[in-house]
Amino acid sequence: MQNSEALALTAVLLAAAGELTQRINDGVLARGFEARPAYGFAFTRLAPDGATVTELGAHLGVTKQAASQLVEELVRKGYAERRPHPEDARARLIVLTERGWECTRAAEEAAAEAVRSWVAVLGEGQVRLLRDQLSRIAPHGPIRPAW
Amino acid sequence: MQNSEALALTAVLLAAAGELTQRINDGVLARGFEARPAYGFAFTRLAPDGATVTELGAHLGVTKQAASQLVEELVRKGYAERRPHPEDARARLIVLTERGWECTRAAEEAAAEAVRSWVAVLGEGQVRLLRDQLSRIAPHGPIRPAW
DNA sequence: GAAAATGGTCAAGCAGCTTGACTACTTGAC
DNA sequence: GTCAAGTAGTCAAGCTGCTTGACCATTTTC
Repeated sequence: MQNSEALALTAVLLAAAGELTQRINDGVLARGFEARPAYGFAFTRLAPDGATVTELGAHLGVTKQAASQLVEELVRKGYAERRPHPEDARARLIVLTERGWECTRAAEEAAAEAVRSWVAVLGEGQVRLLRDQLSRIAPHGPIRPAW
Repeated sequence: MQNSEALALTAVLLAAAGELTQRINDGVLARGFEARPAYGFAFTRLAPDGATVTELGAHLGVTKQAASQLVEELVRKGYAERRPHPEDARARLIVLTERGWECTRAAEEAAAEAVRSWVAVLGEGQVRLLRDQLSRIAPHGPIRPAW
């Protein structure tokens, strides 16, 4: 594979990721939630059993201070709440509120809607293959903005 | 495809795009260029015959003011230069300098290097397929940060 | 128990974008 | 030709989301 092709791959990858992200965010906004893309990735970490601020920061690849600011924002908008941590009095467990869960479901719906247009072009099997291939090469590190 | 799978696709897509972008940037830095990811996407627009500030802004999906600041940065670092536009005295044609071309080639090499690790996992054919599939669904609009 | 490490927050600073205002030039109507 | 409207580019100020640095409360380590 030529060098220029590798750069082209990067470009389409970024373009696809960027478009998908934006369409999901638009869909979430259209469903009446005040959100930005980072929320979604925070939600996926908070969803199962909650997380501490530091854990959230690690998941998003930002400092704990930045994560703390994000949490403050989520709390202010009613998507999450701080609870005392059951095992560590220094820490707080950040969990989703009911509205936070609603917003998460809205994001999933919006994502499904956006992906549907890809299915229309490539077919379901190819999209599934795409996801499987990407999951094999995607890093397991933090989710970060692409630049 | 379930809603949650669609969100998972978005996550791996972003993770892959983000990692690739960062590895390319690291590779470019390692080759002795002072750069950030946005440069690469600016270069691809400037490369063939140059472009105006406004055109560059449209390509990157930012305002012409932001594009103007980026150009100022590229000029200051020696990657590009402003020339009078041959057909419009209001405009300036921004073209790459020799060092700008070198940086572009460095980015291509770094990209090829990063993609090579994917080829090692998926095989060349699958990576090529990946690129082809993505290019069919990637928007033809501006290249923007994923969030 | 004391020292070091860790979780969280406050505060200040910074990078990269935005909007608004302006000048220089071009385009189009008459 | 002339003049109004539109466009290219820049300057300036402001905003957002991150960073680094400092600090307190609590936990861990020895």
